[in-house]
Amino acid sequence: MEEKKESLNFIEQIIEDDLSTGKHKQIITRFPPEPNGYLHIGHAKSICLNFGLKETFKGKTNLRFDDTNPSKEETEYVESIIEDIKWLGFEYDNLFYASDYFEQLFEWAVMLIKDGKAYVDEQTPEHISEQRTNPTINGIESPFRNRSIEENLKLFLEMKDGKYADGSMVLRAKVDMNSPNMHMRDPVMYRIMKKHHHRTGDKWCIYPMYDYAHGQSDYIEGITHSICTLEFEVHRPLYEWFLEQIDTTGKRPRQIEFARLNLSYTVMSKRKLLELVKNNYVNGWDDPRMPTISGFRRRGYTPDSIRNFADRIGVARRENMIDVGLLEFFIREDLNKKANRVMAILNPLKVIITNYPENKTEQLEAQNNPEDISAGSREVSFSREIYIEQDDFMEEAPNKFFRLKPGGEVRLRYGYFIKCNEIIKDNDGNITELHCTYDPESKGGQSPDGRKVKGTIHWVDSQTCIDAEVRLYDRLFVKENPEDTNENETYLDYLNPDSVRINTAKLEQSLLYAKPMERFQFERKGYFCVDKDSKQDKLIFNRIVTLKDSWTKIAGNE
RNA sequence: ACGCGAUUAGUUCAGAUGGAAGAACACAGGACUUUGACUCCUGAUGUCGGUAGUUCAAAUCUAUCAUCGCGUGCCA
Repeated sequence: MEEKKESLNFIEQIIEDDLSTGKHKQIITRFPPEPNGYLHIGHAKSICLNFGLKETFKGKTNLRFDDTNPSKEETEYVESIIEDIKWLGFEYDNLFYASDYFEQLFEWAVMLIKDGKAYVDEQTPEHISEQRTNPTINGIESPFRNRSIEENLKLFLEMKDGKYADGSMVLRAKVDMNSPNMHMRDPVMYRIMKKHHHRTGDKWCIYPMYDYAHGQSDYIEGITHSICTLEFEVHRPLYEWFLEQIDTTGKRPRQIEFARLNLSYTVMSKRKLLELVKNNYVNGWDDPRMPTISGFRRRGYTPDSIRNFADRIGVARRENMIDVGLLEFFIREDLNKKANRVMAILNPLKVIITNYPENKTEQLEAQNNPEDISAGSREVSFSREIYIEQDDFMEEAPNKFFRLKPGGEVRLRYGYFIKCNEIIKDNDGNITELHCTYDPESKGGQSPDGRKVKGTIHWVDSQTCIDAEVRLYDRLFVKENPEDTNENETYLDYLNPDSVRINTAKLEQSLLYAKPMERFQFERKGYFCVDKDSKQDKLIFNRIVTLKDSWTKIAGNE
């Protein structure tokens, strides 16, 4: 029984107080995406927060689609959002749509009119905006603000019945035209929009605005803590105003704001993400370079790594920019325990072992995962011709380079010691082949004479290895904060021209049956995931992340 | 300009009722190693945004200033 008493974040603190004072017996949170795009890692933070609260306080969490604007919403997005939440490993207690409440919302709007707290305004959007003026001075009341309840009622019903054109009038709440908070200057509650809705079809031609719909929806569902991001902070007084109009019990949901996630070297706004997809800067929402949940999934990230990440970055009200390196830390940590090791050569260099018999092949035992003995072992074949990594040979090597060099000896992982004797080059001076000799006594990687060989490199047998496409991904942007632009530039100017490199790699034979979404560690190279489009006759691997590499640092310092 | 909010190590966050500044990642050094990975040791870094005040005692309370963010859609 591990009782690790971590300190509570400010939201957990609030909830614990509410529970201990008896304000609530059980909490209910909600995750309320608008189905107008794919979920990204910022949403993952919110999901982990809301569903995490449910788990730690034994409450409930609803998934509610905030589908009050039919001009932007599609069922495709609804499905992807559900899939992403499930993939992260969370289960919602109820699936709701704001559109489920259109009838109730309408009735409450009628009630507000009858109370003299809402009116139909026939002015243009421009006019309404002008009258709101600015926060430093009082606003100007609409000429329609004080028309009779009967007239408002009649007009609103006619709006609902489709008698008026889009944009010709709106229903406004009568709040306070002099408030320093612009959201309180008679906000729009309903607009006319003759659009087909993905769920209600053509039943409605008036649709509620976020500010009106959101709090009331929370109320209907009995949400206790309505958690949203900081930019809604200034909406809170209005959220409460609308609730006051319908609630007599005093048991109202409470809106709490936290700082959204910003990740370095990427963008997070739906608009920009959509633009990247629409203009083919990436190959779809699930492109492995995208910060979407589906992108991370395809890239090979595990749900655990993302959840651990979300837990670690915490929840606060401070603006933040999280280093993408932290996410990489969590995926390495997770896969180090889970991923089987295999050998693969990303940039092949042929090596001929001149003293090894021509037609001989032998099987060497290789461990699948040193971190997990139960993963067992496998056999890898070895013969006279093998491939090694081009990087693992240097003709003129610095002192600290302990891989293969002329006259030097190196260990082939699970295999023999080999020594390089001859370098074969083409007419342009490029190295095409190495001739080496092996020490037959060193099978398995140890020599009976006990001599030390510092370097161990990976390799594959040229007889049995298989070719595969390997996609080497790098960050999508070259700038830490691509949204921080200079004059005449946009975030697109910071796209990394080298964010993916495609290699034909040589893989050990055991990978022939690798299935889509299976993850491996290519020893000394990184973690890789079989792409969802991979086939047995055309294998495709995505690089999830490289291994930590202290060699490039050492080399860089020389 | 006005309103609201934020400010603790390089970064993200902890620091109830005021009582000797903490964690993780990153970084540096070392041990181990058939992955220059992993693991394990060790280490450095903070005028707790500034100033003034209350107090025996302030990161914590008060005032004030500064800086940054958000808000003036019939988007969410």
